[in-house]
Amino acid sequence: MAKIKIQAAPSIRRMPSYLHIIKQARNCGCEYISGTVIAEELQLEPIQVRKDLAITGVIGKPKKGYPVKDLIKAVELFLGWNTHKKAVIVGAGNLGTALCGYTGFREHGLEICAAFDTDCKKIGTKIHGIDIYDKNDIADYIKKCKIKIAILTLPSEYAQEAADILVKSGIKAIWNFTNLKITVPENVAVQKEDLSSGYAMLGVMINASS
Amino acid sequence: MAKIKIQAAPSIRRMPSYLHIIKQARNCGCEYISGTVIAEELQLEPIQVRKDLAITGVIGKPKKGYPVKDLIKAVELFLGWNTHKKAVIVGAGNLGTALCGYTGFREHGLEICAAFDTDCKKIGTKIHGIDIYDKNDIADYIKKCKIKIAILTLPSEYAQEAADILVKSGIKAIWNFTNLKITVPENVAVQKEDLSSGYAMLGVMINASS
DNA sequence: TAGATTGTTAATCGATTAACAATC
DNA sequence: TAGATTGTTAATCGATTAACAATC
Repeated sequence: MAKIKIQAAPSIRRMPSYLHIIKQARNCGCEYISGTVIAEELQLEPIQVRKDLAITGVIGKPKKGYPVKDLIKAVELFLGWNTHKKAVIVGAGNLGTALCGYTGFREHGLEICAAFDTDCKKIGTKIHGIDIYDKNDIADYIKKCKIKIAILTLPSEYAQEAADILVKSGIKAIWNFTNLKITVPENVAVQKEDLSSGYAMLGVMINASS
Repeated sequence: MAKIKIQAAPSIRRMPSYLHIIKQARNCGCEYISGTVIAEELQLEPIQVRKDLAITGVIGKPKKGYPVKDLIKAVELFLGWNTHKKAVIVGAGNLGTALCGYTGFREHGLEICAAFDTDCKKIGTKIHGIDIYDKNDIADYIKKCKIKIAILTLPSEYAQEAADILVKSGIKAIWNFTNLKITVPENVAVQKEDLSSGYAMLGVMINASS
C-alpha cells in the first residue's frame, strides 16, 4: 500500500465549517445554499468555497446555489463522517478525560468505546460514562472489538511505545495529541494535533501587535 | 493599527518542535546542533529547517551548526515565550478544565490566573489549583489584573458575546477553542484552534487507506 | 430577459525544494 | 586539506485568487 499522502489539506480542514453552515441552512428549511452565502458567513472568498465544494463532486445550480441535502450527504461522505467508527482513548489524563466528555464526535460517527490508563486509581472507574481499563489489556481489547482508531493522549515519552503496541494490535489510524512525531508503518494513518503550534502562532501575533 | 496578518505561518508552527529538539541537545551538553540533525529527528528536509531557523536571525557555523544556547534564546524571543503573560480561561467545561491542568504553558511564559463559568456549582471552587469565578465578574477581573490573553473554551453559541465583553475589557489576544469564527477589532489577535478540522483530516485519511 | 451564481481556465502568490558557492 | 554544513539564489510545487463564459 502506498504512503498515505493527502492532497488539498487546507480544503479538507475547511469542510467541517462548511458543513456546520450548511446544516444550519437545512434546519432553516433552505433547499439551496450558495457559495457566496457560505463565504460571507465564514469571512472567506466565494471562489474558495466553490473550489472546495467542487472536491465533493456536488453540482451547483447557477443562480440558486448547491442543493442543501445533497451537499450535506456529499461532504459527510467525503469526510467519512457517515460511517460508524469505534475508537479507544490511550491515556486518561486531562486531555483524554476532556475528549471522553466531548459529545461532538459521536454526531460525526466516532464512538469512544473505552479508555486505557496505567493509574490504578483510575482503572475500573468511568469518566463521562466511558470505562477505564488497564493499559496492559489494550492489545486484547483492540483485537476483540476490532477497533481501528486510537486517540493518543498520554505523556509524550510513552507515545512511540504505545503506538507500536497499537499498530501491532490492528489499529489503522492514530489521532496523536502528544507533541512527539511517532513512526508507524505506511498503511497506518496519523493525524497530529499540536497545541503548541497554535500557542506559537498566538505568541507571534502578540509580538507583532505590540 | 494594521490588521494582524502573519507571514510564514507554517514555519512558525514548526518552531516549537525545533525548540523541543534543541533543548534536548542542550540538556545533553551539546554546544552546537546542525539543521541536518534536527531535520532527521523530525523527519523533515534539512533545507526546510535551515530556512525556518533563518527567520529567527541566528547565524550558524558551517560544519558545526547553530549555537544551541543562542538558538534557544532566539526561538523563544521570536515566539514571545521568554516573557511572562497572564491569561484567563473563559468556560470551565471539559476542555477548559483540561487546559487548566496542562502545565506545559507555564514553561512557555503563560500563567493561567483564573477561570470563569456560569455554573453556580463550579463558581468558588478550584480546578487544578485555579480559582473559578462568576462569569459576570470577568470584565472587572481583566481590568483589575490587566489580563491581555483570554482562552475561549465555552459553548460556541456564547463565543461572540463573550468575545465582545473580553475585547471591551482590554483583552488583546484570544485563543479560540470554539468552532465559531469570532469577529473582533483589527488590533485584537485571534488564534483559532479547531479539533474538527483535525478530525476531518483523520476521516479523509481513513477513507483513502481503505 | 436580466442578473446572480456556477464551474473552468489562467494568473498570482507563497511555501517548499533544489542547486551550489562560501566557509570553517 | 577535505568535507560537512551554512545561507543564498533559483526552480518547483501547490494553494489561492482573478477573470469570464455558461446557465438557470
